[in-house]
Amino acid sequence: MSSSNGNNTNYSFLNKYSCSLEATVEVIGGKWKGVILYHLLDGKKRFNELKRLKPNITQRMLTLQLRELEADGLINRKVYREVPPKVEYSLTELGESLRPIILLMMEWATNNMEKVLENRDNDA
Amino acid sequence: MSSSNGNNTNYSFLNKYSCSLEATVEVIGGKWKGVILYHLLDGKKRFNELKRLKPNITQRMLTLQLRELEADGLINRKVYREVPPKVEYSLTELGESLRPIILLMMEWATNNMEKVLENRDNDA
DNA sequence: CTGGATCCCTAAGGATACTG
DNA sequence: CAGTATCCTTAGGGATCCAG
Repeated sequence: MSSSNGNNTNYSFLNKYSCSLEATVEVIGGKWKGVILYHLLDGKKRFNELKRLKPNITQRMLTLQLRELEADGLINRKVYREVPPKVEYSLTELGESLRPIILLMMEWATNNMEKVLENRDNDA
Repeated sequence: MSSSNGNNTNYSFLNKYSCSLEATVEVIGGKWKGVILYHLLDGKKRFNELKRLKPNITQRMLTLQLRELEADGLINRKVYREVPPKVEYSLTELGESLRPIILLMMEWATNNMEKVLENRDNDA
C-alpha cells in the first residue's frame, strides 16, 4: 500500500489544493502563462520574440510569468553570455506534457467562443 | 470563402482576445469555475451540494461563479418554486464540450503536480 | 435553502523609467 | 537585448450579516 511508508509520497499536493483541477488552473491560469506556453510549443523563443508575438503584454509581466513558469519547471531559461544579451526560453519535458491541454483549449475556443460571447450579450 | 460575405462571422471573438487560448483561460480560469464544472460532469447538483463538495468556497463566490458560468451559457440553472427553495445546476451542451479539457487537466495534475511543487521548493 | 448586500483587503496586473 | 525598480490601479476574492 502506498500509505505504508509513513507519509504518502503520492498526491501530497492535495494538501495544498483540495482538487487536482485547482492545481492545473493555478499552473497555467495566469493571464499570460498559457499563451506563452503555446508559443513555445513550436520551439524555443527569445525574450523579444515572445514580446513581439504578444505586443500587449508588458515587459514586466512577461518577465514575471516566465520566472514563474521556470520556477515550476515548465520552461528552461538559457542565457548566452554575449553582448548584446541573448536568452532563449524552451519547454521542459514537464512543459511539453501540457501540449495536449494547450491544443485542446485552443481548439475549444475556436469552436465555441462565439457562442459564449453571444450568450453574454444576450443577457447583458 | 468565409470572408466573402462582408463581415467575418467566424472568429470575431479574436477582436476581444488576441489569441484563442486567452479566451478559454478566461472562461474556465476563475479560481473555482473549473472545479464547479468538474463536479457537474457527473450530473446536476444543488447549490448546497456544491458548497459541501467545496467547503472552502464562500457562498458569495459560489454564487458569483455560478452566475458567470450561466451567463456564458455553460450551465443551466433550474429553480424549483417550492419552500424551501431548490435550485439545480447542470451542464449545458456547451459546458459538456469542456469535458475533455477538464478531465485532461485533472489527469495532468495527478501525474505532474508533485514535480511542479518539488521544483518550486528547490529554488525557494 | 439559496442566495443578496455590504464592506474590506490583498495580490495580480499595468505604466513608466532606468540599466548592465 | 533582456531585463529591474517603482509606483499605482483595479478586480478578484473573502467575511459577515441579512432575507425571501
